[in-house]
Amino acid sequence: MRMAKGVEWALHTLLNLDMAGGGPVGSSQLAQAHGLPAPYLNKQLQQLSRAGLLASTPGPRGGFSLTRPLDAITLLDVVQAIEGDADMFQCTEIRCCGRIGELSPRPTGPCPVKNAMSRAEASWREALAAQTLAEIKAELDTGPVVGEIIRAALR
Amino acid sequence: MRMAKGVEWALHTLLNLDMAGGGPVGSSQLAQAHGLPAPYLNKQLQQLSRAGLLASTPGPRGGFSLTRPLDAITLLDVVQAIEGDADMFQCTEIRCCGRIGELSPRPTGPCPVKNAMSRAEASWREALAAQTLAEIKAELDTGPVVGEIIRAALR
DNA sequence: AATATCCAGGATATGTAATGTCCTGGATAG
DNA sequence: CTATCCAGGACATTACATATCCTGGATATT
Ligand code: SF4
Ligand code: SF4
Repeated sequence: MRMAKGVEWALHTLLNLDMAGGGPVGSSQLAQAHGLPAPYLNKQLQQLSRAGLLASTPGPRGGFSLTRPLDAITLLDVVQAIEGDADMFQCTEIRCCGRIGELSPRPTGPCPVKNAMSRAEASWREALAAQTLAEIKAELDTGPVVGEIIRAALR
Repeated sequence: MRMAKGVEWALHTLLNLDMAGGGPVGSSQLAQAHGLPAPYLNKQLQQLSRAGLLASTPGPRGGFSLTRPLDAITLLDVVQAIEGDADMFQCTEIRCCGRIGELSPRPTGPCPVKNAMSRAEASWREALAAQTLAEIKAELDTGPVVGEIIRAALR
């Protein structure tokens, strides 16, 4: 039930890329900006790329760049790109095993337990989708100085 | 990000205990009702017990019994008893590491990222708390026959 | 064309937490 | 006193996230 660290990495990397100003930035620069393991961060960036949040350009002076402005990226986009979209409650059908499973008729129709869990999860995703990275950046930003620092750190 | 299987086990065990009619039921009976590993289920039951959802009576003819009716038990109660109440988004403070960490001033005030995640998580818990086991039992129950079967399986 | 740089992605460790097992001790009914 | 059952600590096992490495392909530069 703990969220992958990659989500935090991806969030800050996306925010940094926005500060960087559009040009592609290499994955190793992005990694050392926060002291992250470069090869692993690279994999996460690949996932973001497959999800359509990032574009990658190979070759010298290549790297990753944002495909859309921050106000078009929600927290849900990032979480789904990193964590996948599998349900957190995954049923093992224990009701059909053991004594009760043998004695009971095979259950029919949709499962109420699963339904209730899915409703809760849906409202979680909804709340995630209601937050854009632009809003978060606005609360996080502490002035133009920070932009300079980040651009310098990404050289 | 996957929920522990113990949640499913606990849910069905609580529902079964309700069917059983109030008297304490041994953990091994509860386990074989669904073909679950008895010693491990026992640990989960201990957690439910510590959370106040179950009462345990030692000695012969002992076992576990519900402490309150199903309509006073929410999904959140069960999830929290099994999974604990730790946040799913746990920050590693990467913003303070690496180049950016060294160059930037130490961030002040509450973290907007964390806040947004917490809001989403809160709305998840809220949805879980809105569902009682009694409601789920009502949708799950397929008639008085099932009650008989479960009571028989728990002998 | 040759070269240096950088991403893509598979194969493979390593670490950590969930899952599963075992055993000892304490409580209680008979 | 004894048989039964829970409490809980100490492991073993498994699954998964985390981390590393290496090969190949793309591209800008020379
Ligand atoms: S009743 Fe629902 S949660 Fe329980 S085993 Fe069946 S499908 Fe899974
Ligand atoms: S900005 Fe927030 S999420 Fe990012 S490292 Fe700091 S506390 Fe954690």
